[in-house]
Amino acid sequence: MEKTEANSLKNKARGGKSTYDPFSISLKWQSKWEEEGIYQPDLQNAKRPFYNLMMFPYPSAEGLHIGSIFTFGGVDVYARFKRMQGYDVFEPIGLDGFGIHSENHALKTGTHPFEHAKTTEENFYRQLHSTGISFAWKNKLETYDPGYYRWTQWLFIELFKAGLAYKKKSPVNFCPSCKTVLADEQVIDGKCERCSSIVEKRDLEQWFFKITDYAERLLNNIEGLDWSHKVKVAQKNWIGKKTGINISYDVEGIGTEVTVFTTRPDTNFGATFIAIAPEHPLVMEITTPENKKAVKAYIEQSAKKSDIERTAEGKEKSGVFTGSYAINQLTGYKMPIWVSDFVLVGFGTGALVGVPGHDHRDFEFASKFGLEIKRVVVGSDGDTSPITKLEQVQEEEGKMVNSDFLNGLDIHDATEKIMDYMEEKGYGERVSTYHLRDWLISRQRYWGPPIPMIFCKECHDKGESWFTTDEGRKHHELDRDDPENQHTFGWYPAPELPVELPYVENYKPLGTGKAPLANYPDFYEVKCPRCGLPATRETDVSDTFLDSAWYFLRYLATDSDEAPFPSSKFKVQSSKLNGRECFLPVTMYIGGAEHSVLHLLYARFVTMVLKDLGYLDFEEPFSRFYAHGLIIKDGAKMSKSKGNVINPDVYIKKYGADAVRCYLLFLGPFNQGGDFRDSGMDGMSRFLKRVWKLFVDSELDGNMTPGAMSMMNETVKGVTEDLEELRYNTALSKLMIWYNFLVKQEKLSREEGETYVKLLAPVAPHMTEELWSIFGNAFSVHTSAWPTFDTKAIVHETVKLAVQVNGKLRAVLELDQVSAKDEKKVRELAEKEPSVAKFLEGKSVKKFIYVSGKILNFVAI
RNA sequence: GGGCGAGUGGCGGAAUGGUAUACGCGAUAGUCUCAAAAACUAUUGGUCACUGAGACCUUGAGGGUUCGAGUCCCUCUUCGCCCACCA
Repeated sequence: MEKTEANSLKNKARGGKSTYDPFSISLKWQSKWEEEGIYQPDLQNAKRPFYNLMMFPYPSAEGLHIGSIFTFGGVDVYARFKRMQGYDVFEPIGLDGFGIHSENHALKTGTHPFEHAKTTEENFYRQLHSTGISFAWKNKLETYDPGYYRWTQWLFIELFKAGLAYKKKSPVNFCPSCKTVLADEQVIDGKCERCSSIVEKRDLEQWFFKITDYAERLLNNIEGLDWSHKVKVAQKNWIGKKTGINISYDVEGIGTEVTVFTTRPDTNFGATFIAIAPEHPLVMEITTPENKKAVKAYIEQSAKKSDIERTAEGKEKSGVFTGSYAINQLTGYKMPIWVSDFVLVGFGTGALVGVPGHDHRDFEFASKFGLEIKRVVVGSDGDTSPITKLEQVQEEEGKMVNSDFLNGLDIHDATEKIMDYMEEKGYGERVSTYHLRDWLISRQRYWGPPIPMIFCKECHDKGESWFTTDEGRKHHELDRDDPENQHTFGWYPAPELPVELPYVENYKPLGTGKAPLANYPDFYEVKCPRCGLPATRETDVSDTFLDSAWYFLRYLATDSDEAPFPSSKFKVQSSKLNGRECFLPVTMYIGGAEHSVLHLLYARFVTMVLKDLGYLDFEEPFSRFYAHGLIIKDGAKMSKSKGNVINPDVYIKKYGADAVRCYLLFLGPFNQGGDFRDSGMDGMSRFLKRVWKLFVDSELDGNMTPGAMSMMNETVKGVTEDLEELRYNTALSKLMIWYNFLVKQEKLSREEGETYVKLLAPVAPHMTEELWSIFGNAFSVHTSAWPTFDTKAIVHETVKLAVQVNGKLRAVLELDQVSAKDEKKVRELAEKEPSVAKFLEGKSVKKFIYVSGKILNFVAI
């Protein structure tokens, strides 16, 4: 207190106009911005729409941490920059409040999720306001608001009607701690991504979305997206397209065949066994009576194991013989069929053909169970001996041997040839297989939108469903006899939305495979919308990733309950939304790379579906996606368990939001983040104070020299280009360089002052707004026009030329512009330089290189 | 095991194939002060020389292309992230 007063007295004594008090400045302008609504674009009549979107966060009771300020700050700089460039920038914010994360927190603190949500919401928005981000506050949304999730449910029903949602019993990932099933994408290393418990396999009936129908399109579109490279690669890998061939082998004496998938049919002359997954539907059928007992025991045993156990240390193979053999058409070899849990039911056909000579896993399996190992490839090491050691297993390259008509061919040529041959003979057909699984959407939890479906036992038994109603038939023709379609029997969409999540006392997860709502008959007892007989509601809720898969559409229609989002398909009903679709698709999307696979893939899928249903006229939701970096502390991710979470409130209070924001962005490149340290914050705070002082004390009545003019144009150019590419750290350094120049000038011009403040405005919005007003300009700097630059004005009176001898710097010549263009003169001057002459002495110049205005090099021997 | 990315001062980092270490932090010295803080000024990659001018070395290691390489190519190495019994 005393200090501040003393400082301000001193400033006054020096004749300063006013002290820099970031705190009061921030409050003053934040309320003014909101009053004037300058960040609220006219959604309907925007001329140059620019949708600048950040991933909305899921709230936690602790509120924002410093990393959020970094992210939000970086996103906001871009929004402010684009706004000043004349775009109608729409930058909304909301809360991804539904989901296991929030529910677990509520459980832990013993607060009901309804109350928990209310308090975190208040805290979150209050904190966000203090950061001064240019949000369109009027368009905020929360995923747990019935006004929001009625449309999430609408979306579910649209997918159901399009035949893209189905309920099916299958082995699914189950987290014993969260007591719910999880999508494939939410299992990391065999563990739950939320709580790190080891995930179990359970056979449960669940709702799925047929995202695999879109695998090819999701993959093909990636190439054309303006996205961070690593995110594109991650998506490609996750979709995991592999081309190969499905080969069917007759099972001897059973009258059926077993189909395997392989990408290496070239090695098929060396195939000596078949392995099928324990969950494979054919297992019991092909098992001979004397082996049934052992096979059954093995299946039961592996069903109990989690994926992580199945793939655990040493990768010791296990398996059991079925007693049957499959005939290899190429060799006539009788391949024993084994059941083994290293074969995954979800990949390929759930069965593989073993070539132990040329696949590491097959080798391990064959050696363990004494199966034959044949060599059919010789690698570049020239080894032709029998394969007895793992090191001899040649997978990568080589030439074919012991393979009849393939002999001598390179393995890649052999692959093509044998595939042609097998297709011709009818042994198999080329196929593509994907790593991507259908999206498991059900969650046996409480805190989510109830899945809006009703099941009628009566209709089910009669083979009726929504698809056999008049309306249903129009939508999607289903073949009732196809066993694949029988899972839809008895199901109807809820006739009224929203299906509200009821407030219940006991919301704890049950762990029985049923959701908490299954204990509340008031909720689930309904009448069948078709036949009127007693029916039951679905009691599972949907995955929280469904909430976030379409939120960017909703921001544009938060003031409407007539339609989920603006679309020409809804135009008749809701006129006030008309035209708002011009903001779509999202112009710029910024978020964490950790969502590369989950959220971004789901959002793309949902958008494609909505396009196919005629609601949208584009199929990729995010034109540009930029992955920001992370702020870490002492080299480690910030987390509560490590106790290294930095609370931004303290710093904002001490230094002001502008300084905190600038400091974080100056730390390093925006796509890399950086390590948080206290010390640098002082430096940034100092810089802002210096800038403040420079302009507050200046009369701004000077005239600019050509040098000053050049400096200004150069800075405008540099900062403009840097901001365009989100290079905030270098943009700030360019502003510091210009400051260092300006502070040495006798007098500053008005243009210099205004230009400087404008360039700084996106990163330090409060301070620049105050300076703008002190300059006597009309509100607001943030809606003023971004400065332009003239490349021609960037001129330097003199040119510094580096003089090299044999590529080594020996002197620097400073010449005027005209002389520098004269190569002959430049060469003469350079040769006269003593330090150059010294190195040229006694040598002859073989070559002379002159890059105009930059460098000259004598090549002398 | 596979994929992606990155190694530059004491630290964070900057460099369209053309003067490496911009900008900031830190450090040292000075000005102001009774003193301190703040602020301001100067210096700050290394080694040798240091009376002076200077010389040599330096972007993880080693090769290559080039008049010229932090930047392009190859080999190796370390670290980070993502995915993994994927047939």
